[in-house]
Amino acid sequence: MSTSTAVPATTGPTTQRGDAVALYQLPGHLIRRCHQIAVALFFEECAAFDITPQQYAVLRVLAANDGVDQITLAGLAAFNRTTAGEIVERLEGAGLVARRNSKLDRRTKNIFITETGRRLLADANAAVKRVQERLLIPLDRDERARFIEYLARIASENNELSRAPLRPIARGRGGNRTSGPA
Amino acid sequence: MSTSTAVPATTGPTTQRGDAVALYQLPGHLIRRCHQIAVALFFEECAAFDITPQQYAVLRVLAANDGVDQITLAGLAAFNRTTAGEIVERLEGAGLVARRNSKLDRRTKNIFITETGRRLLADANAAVKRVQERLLIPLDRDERARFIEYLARIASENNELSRAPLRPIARGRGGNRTSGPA
DNA sequence: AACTGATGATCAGCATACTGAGTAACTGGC
DNA sequence: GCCAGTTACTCAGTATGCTGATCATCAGTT
Repeated sequence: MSTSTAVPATTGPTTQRGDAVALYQLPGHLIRRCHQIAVALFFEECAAFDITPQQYAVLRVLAANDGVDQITLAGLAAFNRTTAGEIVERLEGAGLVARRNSKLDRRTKNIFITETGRRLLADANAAVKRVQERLLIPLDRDERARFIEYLARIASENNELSRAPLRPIARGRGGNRTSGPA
Repeated sequence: MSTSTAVPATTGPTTQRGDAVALYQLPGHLIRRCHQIAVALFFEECAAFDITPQQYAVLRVLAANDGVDQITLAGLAAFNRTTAGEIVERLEGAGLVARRNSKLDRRTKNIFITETGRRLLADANAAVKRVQERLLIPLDRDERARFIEYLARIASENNELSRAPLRPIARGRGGNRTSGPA
């Protein structure tokens, strides 16, 4: 089967005839496939921790911003508000985060990472680092830096186009106004 | 209490203190955000067509490989087999594809793009082209070419790591062995 | 023909990722 | 102190994206 397997990486299995750009050259399609690979690598490297990439992101955000409400958490992790709520619910079920009603604003629920969550995060960080390294193996040192820079620029400058944009916390005037950890 | 979790405003959400690499610098996280942006742009540009990026990909694959079975289709679009079946089912409901039992192999169902599907594809191509252009606005001409090349290389060289790898059709010895279009 | 292993499709189940609507609670203006 | 607009969360509904199991069928062997 040496005939069909030698497909140039840039064209894919079926180069296009009539259309201008082949499906396999569209950045949208390529980003989707790279995302699939990144997720697959995450599950492979983090199998022992039984968490998803999104759950890991929530723990990372909470480790740096403990006690934020769900909407703020969604903004910090660039999640949809509903999705964030569901992920937090599963993390709560696993004992990795705790949810408490705020006393300052009874609409909000403040999310705190638990000791178990912090330990898992500390243990998983090395595995997650391996995910990134394996993902970028096809690129050399300079290309990796450029690739990450391009991704960051696209994500940053197009942030408001996203349906779940990144929303950093506006700090400097009274903190993050939570009811605080117990 | 403005706890010790308060991050200086100068660092914001993009830099880290203790850990080696910040969440916002991890390629896996950045790819996820770029994917969200690409999907959002797709829905914005293609609102009039009422299709999803994945459904568009299926139509593109069928336009070049009409009559393949679902597993082959999944491989050509880099979808999971179950996901591919669901997407095809919705496309069938919308009248954009047709599903017929193969006479050569009664296990398989061959998928064909309909005339409606071909027309929608032709109409949507310009909108999809705009999606790609808008996505890459933050990059200059040379950077765009490099970015796409990096994505293609990562997707290609890590293909087997994906849980839904790209599976080109092995051509040259008897075609794709379907029952053929009506 | 029967047996065995592989394959295509489907199903149950779980986890993201969204939209739009609804409810409860806060906030600013009066 | 009331009212209007806003906000936090939740729910229903839809669409991807997977795993593992099941069933029917096919292919190669005996």
